[in-house]
Amino acid sequence: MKIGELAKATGSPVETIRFYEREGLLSEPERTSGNYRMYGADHAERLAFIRNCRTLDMTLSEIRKLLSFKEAPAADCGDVNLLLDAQIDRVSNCIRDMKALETSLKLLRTQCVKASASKDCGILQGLCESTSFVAARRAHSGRRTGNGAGRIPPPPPTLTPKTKGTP
Amino acid sequence: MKIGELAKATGSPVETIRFYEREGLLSEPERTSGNYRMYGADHAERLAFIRNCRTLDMTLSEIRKLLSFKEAPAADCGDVNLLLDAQIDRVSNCIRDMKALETSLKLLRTQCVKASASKDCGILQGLCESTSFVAARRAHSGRRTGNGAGRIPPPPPTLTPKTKGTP
DNA sequence: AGGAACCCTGTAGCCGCTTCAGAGTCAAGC
DNA sequence: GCTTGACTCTGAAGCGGCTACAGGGTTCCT
Repeated sequence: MKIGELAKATGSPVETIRFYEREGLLSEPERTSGNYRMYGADHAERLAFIRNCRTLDMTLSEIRKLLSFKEAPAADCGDVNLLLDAQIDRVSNCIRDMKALETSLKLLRTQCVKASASKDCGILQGLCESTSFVAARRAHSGRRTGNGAGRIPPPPPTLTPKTKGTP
Repeated sequence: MKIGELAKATGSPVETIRFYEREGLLSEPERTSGNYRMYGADHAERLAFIRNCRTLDMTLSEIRKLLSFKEAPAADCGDVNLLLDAQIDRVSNCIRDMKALETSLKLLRTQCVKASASKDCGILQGLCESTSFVAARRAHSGRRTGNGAGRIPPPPPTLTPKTKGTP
C-alpha cells in the first residue's frame, strides 16, 4: 500500500510515518517506479506497535529499545519489564504532581470570586507573592537532565527568594 | 543587582532570565559601562511573578496576558479568572487522562510477571495488538492545534486500524 | 600582573512531531 | 491527449521553554 493508505489504516498522519522512517523506527520501504513508498503488512504491524507505545507516552528511544527486544526473540525480556515499570513510575509521579498543581490553582482561584478592577484582584496579587499558592509544587519529579521540553510535565522552577548576599 | 544575583535571588537560571528578556517578558534593564545588565527590585518582582506562573504551568503567552492585566490596574479582571479557569480545566483533564494511562500501563504490566524469552513476553505481544491495553486513552483532551510538543501531556494518536480500502 | 569568577552575544540542541514550499506522479474524466 | 485534482516526493523550518555550548570581554581579589 501507499503511504496514504498506511496512514488511513493506522490513523497516523503521513508526515509522522515519514518522520519515523527518518528516525530509523520504520525501515525504508520499497519504492515504485515513480518513487512512491510501498508498504506491506509488516510495516503496518510495526507502525501499530510504535503508535501503541506512543499512546502509552513512551519516548522514541524507549520504543527503539522495545523494538530491538522484539527483534531478538530469544533474549530475556526482563528489561522490558523494567522499562515498563519506569514508565509507570513516571506517570504516577506526574499524577501526584499534577494533583498538587490542581490544588494550588484552585486555591489561587478562590482569591477572586467576582470580577473587579485588576489592581484589587486577589489572583494577580497572589501571583506576586511567593509562598502560599505555589508551595505545593516543589522539588521531586526526577528532572531528567538534558532538555527542558517537559513531556509528563515540566518540573520547573524552585522559587524561594533567598536573602541575597554573596557567601 | 547583576544578573547572577537576580538569578540567585529568584532561583532562576541566568540563561532563563536572558531568555525571558528576549521573549519580551522582562524589559531590558540598564547596562553598566562594561555592558552588564543591572536589575532593580521591580525586575525581581516581575520575574518572581513569571516564575510563579510557570510553576503553575502557564504558557508564556498566558503569562504575557496576565502581565498586561497587571499593567492596566483599572481594567476588569474577569479575564484573569477565565484564564485561570481554563488552566484548571487543562490540568484536571490532564489528570484524568494520566490516570487512564496509568491504568493501561498497569494492565499491560500484568501480562508478563516473570522474565522469560522475548518472543513469549505478554507485554511485547500486548503492544502489537490494538484494542485492550491502549483503549482507555482515546479521543478527548482537546488537541490544541499548532504544534505537538505537548506540555500537559501530548494528546497523541488515535489508533484503530480501519479495514483499509479506498472509499 | 595573573587568574578565577563572573558577564556578554549568538547559535544550536532537546522532543515529537507539524507545516510549509516547490516540485513530481498518477488516475479519472472530457 | 489533456486537464484536473488528489496524491506523493524532498528538504527545511517552526513549535515551547528552556539548556548548553563557543568564544570572547569585564571585574574582583591576591
